[in-house]
Amino acid sequence: MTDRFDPAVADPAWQARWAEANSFVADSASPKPKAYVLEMFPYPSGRIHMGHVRNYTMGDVLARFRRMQGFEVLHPMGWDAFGMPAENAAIENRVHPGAWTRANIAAMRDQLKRIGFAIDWSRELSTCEPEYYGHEQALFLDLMEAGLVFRKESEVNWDPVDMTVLANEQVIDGKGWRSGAPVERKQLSQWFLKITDFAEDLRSGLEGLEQWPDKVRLMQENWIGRSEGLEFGFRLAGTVPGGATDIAVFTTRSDTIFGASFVAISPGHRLAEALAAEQPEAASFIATCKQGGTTAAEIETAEKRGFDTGLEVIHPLDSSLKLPVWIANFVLMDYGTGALFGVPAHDARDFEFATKYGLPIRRVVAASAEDCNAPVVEAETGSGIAVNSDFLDGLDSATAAGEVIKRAETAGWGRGKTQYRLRDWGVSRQRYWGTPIPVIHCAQCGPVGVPRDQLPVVLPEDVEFDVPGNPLDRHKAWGKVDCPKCGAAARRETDTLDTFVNSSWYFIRFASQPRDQPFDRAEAEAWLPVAQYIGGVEHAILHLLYARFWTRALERTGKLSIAEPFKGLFTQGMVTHETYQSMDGRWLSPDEIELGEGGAVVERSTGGGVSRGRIEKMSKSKKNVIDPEPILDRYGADAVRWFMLSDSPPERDLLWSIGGIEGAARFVQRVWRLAMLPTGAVGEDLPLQRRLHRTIAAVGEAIEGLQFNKAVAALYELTSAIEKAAPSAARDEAVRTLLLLAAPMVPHLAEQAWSRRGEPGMIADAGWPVHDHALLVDDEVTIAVQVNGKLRDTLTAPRGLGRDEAEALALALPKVRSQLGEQPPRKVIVVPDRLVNIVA
RNA sequence: GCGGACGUGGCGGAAUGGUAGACGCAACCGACUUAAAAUCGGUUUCCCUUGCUGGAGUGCGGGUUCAAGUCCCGCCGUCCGCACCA
Repeated sequence: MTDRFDPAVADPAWQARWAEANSFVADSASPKPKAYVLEMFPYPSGRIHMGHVRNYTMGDVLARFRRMQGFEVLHPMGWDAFGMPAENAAIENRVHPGAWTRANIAAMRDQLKRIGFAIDWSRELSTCEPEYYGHEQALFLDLMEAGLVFRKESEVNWDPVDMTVLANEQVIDGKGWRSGAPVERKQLSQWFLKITDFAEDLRSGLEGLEQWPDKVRLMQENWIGRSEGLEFGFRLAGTVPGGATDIAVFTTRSDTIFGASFVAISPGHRLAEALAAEQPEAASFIATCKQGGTTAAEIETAEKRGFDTGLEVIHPLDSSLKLPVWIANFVLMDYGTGALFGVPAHDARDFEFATKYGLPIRRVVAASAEDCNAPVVEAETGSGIAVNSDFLDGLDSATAAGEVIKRAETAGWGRGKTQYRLRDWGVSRQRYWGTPIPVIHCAQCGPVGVPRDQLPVVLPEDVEFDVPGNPLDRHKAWGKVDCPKCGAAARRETDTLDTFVNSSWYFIRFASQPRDQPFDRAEAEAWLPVAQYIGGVEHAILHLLYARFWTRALERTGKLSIAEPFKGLFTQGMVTHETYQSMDGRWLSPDEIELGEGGAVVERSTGGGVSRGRIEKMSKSKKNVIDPEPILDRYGADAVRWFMLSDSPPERDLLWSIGGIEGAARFVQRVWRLAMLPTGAVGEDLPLQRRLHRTIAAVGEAIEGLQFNKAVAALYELTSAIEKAAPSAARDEAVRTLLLLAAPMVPHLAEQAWSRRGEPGMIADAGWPVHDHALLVDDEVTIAVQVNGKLRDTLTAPRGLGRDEAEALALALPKVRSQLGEQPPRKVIVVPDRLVNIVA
């Protein structure tokens, strides 16, 4: 019987050995250079999926590689354990969210352990435990004291049946995703974090993040959305309701100021509200504006509508010019000043609006001065030459814009301003399963922070989910407290924090977890920033921006001083699978289909025809999910890990296939057979040694660049070369080194083989092999010979052959001679050791 | 609408401007075997009946260069992000 590697035995055995030896426990006091490798921690949904496996395998390879290179590695794991699914489960299954979450964590921890990740489990944390969120409450109070927390009325999507706030993604066709009830807009007083204080710093800091994907940096830059322009007030003609004297506007196109033909204010603007109080028509117009949905599709198709207030403003550069003031549904309240001046000729929205309501359309930008009277048939939004614009005429758009700002500042009616698209971060959630906001509301003193010696504010366990809404609101005892300031009867804040707050600092808590404070500054700074962070691109904006903000906020509070939390970022692709649908349109899982006669796919139970759909991300709705657990049972951890790293570049999607996993399992056995070859032969094998050292260099470089698919290919090549080699001392050495190179990817196999070969210690503790430069190159090279750039032949020559010799050898080749005929070559290009190109 | 990425065999994908298709999957042929599994060897970009003095070939059309998958210009297609941001 042939000796085979048996993962069912080896995997648990080595996992136990690593745990006993505390192999992956990170020592903060170690004198070794430190490397913090982190993957985005999972939400404990109940089961590990292939996306997790791929994500954590990549991080694990890097962590093990760094360890072998001599780094002290921090590679932790935890649970992003607050969130709505737990509450939904509570509602549906009558289980407590905590019980549900903790059971899920236990199951998923076991699953992760089966894959053999080199994780420091001693630092495991779960955001739903008071030991974590209590410290988060302390940090929240720090931010409050630093002036980074404020309370504001804001409009939310309100589900009147479930009595809860919905995120935009939970509003489908204007209805609550769960209740199906039409969503209302409601004003709620909510807690906000002042992320806009850091808008410029968050933007300019992106430039230093050289180890981040350009795509993510760009996405964040666009999200922050910096624009330069002019802010000024239009003076109102006459008296107006509310007593306002002017309307502030912001524009990035101050060069078009002479093209203004109306001023539009948002339905939420103070002046609009003041008007509504006096004019029923204005009030009803504003009410209809608020009805529409907030989804992207609805906004795009929404018709521009306006209401003429009858008010007028005076143009700042021409007092004889009066512009009508409209309330318009397309003006956003929370960008700029909530008001704008409309230039129909040079803005698509203003054009649509002006066309509809018969407002003047005046050209003030043209391709040249002669085109000043060309008709405007559609909005011309590009830049050009200012026309019909008094003192601006003839200037290019950029110069004209600057000139207007200069005059405004000199005359004192406006100023240059930098505007950001970024909004402050609303962190209030009307949910139970989250971090309680540590605030007490007192009728006398207003909102007061919970005294620190009363932290953590622990979530009450005795809550009911049988009625919609936030159970904290209904919990009588929990909400009743005395005001810490004046002692009067007061009530607790019942909103909880957005779960993105939990994930904004967990990487700091991993680095340092004292009992009495969120983290120890010196210890945290010893590990941070995270050297390599790995996760899905879906977090490119929110999570990564919030964490960058939180780091800066901590610096503001004096608790921590690091510039950026994540030095290197890598966004990995998804795991995909083919989809299948029966003829009547039911999605079928891969288990429900089989290959019928003639290679057609049929449904196993009925024999009915099946259409193969697109390759898509694994999802329950499409039923194209492959559960990792049975795959692990069948093939073992190493085959799964190897397949996750093979084939596709890690930033791209990986197509799951049964052939792929079988190929990976085959490779594991191939390496095992090599490792079991008899050793002790003598003799050199220079070509194999060269191959070996080239592979050492290639694999190291590939892992360093997170190009795992290339590392895999290089190891395949080395494996084939060793299989073909005759016994020799060099072959023994090559096998030994192969195990070291493969160890980060297939650690159980590597340990088992290492031990069977009588090597001392564990391979997890071995050093990474070093390549010998002298062995990276061959003595002989193959030189390509081209005629007119087309390959005609090759020649083998000693390395370092001179240009003249190479040219002579190439010209002597029969194929070259026949190509050239009698003509002498016009020119010969020689690239030493690579190529000769003869130009005829 | 704005911004970005990508397009190479049957499939996933390799290729510092210098021999396109490494490596894997799949398929086919063969060896071993009573047989199967496992394993090993070989073939596989396309076209011409065949080719180690055949031709074409990296989405399409141009260009730069001795030389282009790679650089530049213009199209086409696919995917992703943002989206009434003044």
